[in-house]
Amino acid sequence: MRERGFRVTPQRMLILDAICEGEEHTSFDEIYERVQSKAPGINQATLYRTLDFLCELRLVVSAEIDGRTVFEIAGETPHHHLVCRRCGAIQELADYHFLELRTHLLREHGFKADINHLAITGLCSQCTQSGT
Amino acid sequence: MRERGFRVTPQRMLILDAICEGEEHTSFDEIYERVQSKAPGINQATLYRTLDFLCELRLVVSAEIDGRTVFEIAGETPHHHLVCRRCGAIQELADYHFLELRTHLLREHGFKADINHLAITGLCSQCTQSGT
DNA sequence: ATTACTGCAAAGGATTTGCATGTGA
DNA sequence: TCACATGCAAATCCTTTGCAGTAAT
Repeated sequence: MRERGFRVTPQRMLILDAICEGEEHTSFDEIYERVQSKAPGINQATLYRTLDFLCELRLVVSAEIDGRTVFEIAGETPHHHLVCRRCGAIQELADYHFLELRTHLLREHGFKADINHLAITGLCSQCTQSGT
Repeated sequence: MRERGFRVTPQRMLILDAICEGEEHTSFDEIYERVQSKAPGINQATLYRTLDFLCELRLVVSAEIDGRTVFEIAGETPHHHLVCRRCGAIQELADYHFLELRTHLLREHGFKADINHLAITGLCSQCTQSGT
């Protein structure tokens, strides 16, 4: 596994497992519940710290979806989300739309963008049809 | 002005002014200070409520820049920001990069994206050079 | 044996809410 | 007039922190 000077603890394994279990992005609470169901002792503070830690290692990516942070295993094909600000519906959006942008940013601005898990808000087609 | 069934109160005027004053995006605290300096009576709760209200009316747009919500008058040329996750530096990014994406989303997904004030995180050129 | 990691409880900060009062239309 | 806005204080929610104990290496 990943011994980059960090310790592999049962808590970290469990938390990573819990995130893997999720089909898509998983909220803090969902992760907490899953972990609790397997090992009721685990503390919220530990979960917060571990999630930060995993994000820093880039094993996990996070995104803000309407004020809520969600997590997901990194390394899968990057993808993004369209979040309707009215009904909350979420659609996936493939990554290729951002390839050009990413390249441009790197070339023109020297900026390595973390466009791994973007959430774009807006109005979905359903809601557009029924007035603003 | 904008009587769409809502009341124009001195507080709302002041808050809108305070946001206009800001060159760029303005944090909650900055707005609060500005408003306080003109009318020390105004309450934080009012400011929260008013900002929500103005965002809903789309007179103001907000964005999350590293955990902090910032506000800006809407209607100016849309623009975006590159935020370095290491040193926090912020660069502007013109809107035209998103034109195509916006059009695509509308045509293919029927999704009216609110790409008015995006904040993209990543590593700026400075930080890229000095190891991850 | 070290020292990173965890659990716990308390602190901290941001935002929201209930309710009485004030006020724009 | 009267519903909408505001002020105030308390409540709530999310996240972080200090510290003592535990466990991975």
